[in-house]
Amino acid sequence: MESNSFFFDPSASQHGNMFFLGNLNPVVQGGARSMMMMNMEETSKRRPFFSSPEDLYDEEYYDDQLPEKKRRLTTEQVHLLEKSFETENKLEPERKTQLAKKLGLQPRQVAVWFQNRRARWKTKQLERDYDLLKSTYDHLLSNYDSIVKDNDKLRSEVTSLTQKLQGKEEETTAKEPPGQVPDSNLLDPVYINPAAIKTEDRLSSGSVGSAVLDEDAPQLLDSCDSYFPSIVPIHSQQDDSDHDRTCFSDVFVPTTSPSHHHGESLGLWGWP
DNA sequence: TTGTGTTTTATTGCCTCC
DNA sequence: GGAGGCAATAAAACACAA
Repeated sequence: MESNSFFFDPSASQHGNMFFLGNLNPVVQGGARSMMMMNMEETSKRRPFFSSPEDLYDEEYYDDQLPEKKRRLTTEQVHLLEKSFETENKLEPERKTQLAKKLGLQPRQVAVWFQNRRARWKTKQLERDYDLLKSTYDHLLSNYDSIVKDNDKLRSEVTSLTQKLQGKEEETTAKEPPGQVPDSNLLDPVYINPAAIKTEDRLSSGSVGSAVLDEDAPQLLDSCDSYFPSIVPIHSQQDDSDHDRTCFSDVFVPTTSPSHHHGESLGLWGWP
């Protein structure tokens, strides 16, 4: 930064005629009380914000000065603070002092800036996490809807095929003696042995049809196998081994904690 | 110009860690 | 018990529409 002098500019604010007496820095407050009656013109002439970093550490300096208005940091100051925050979002005492000197601020101001910056980062992170969860949820919901439709379609197919089958059975029992499977049926590609349906169905591995024919069968969601191959899987950190699986329990797991921000491991809120 | 909403700077109080 | 962090909050600074 080229200069460490920040001059008070009363024209910069519509509240320019008011002294700020609320959140004064402790170090400034003595001056605030003594100079309350001074008008704005006198104020603006007399008082640079901080004339140099050295002045910041000179307490007597403030005793003779005017009350300070709360003011924003310059873009250069903010830029440097942002860069420093990117490197590390926590502030060790040494770095705080160095930054304060470099920026012409009080160490307390630097600490406060970092504190507020962390709070802003956390808010943004929560927003990002919310967006991610919502899009995942929407995706799951649309997949669920299409599966329900497929399910209905298959269910009606099964019903109609079962009816056909029954018709055929009745037809053959009228011709053949009871208990015998006609040889012609063994060669008929349409023929399905009714006794075999459930067994085969239980052996099937995850097709939608299994749930249709046998509603007592274990639900695939419980076993965490993928119903939704088109969804980008979101894995919990504890289980990286099953790369191509998705399930509801995996969806609601925090995934976006930037590695360089050591401070916050933002677990997501519990899902109702 | 003024009212209003948002952002930024700063304080306070509580909590945790050493 | 002091230092430092965080949440909640206050209030100045700012942006912007009417």
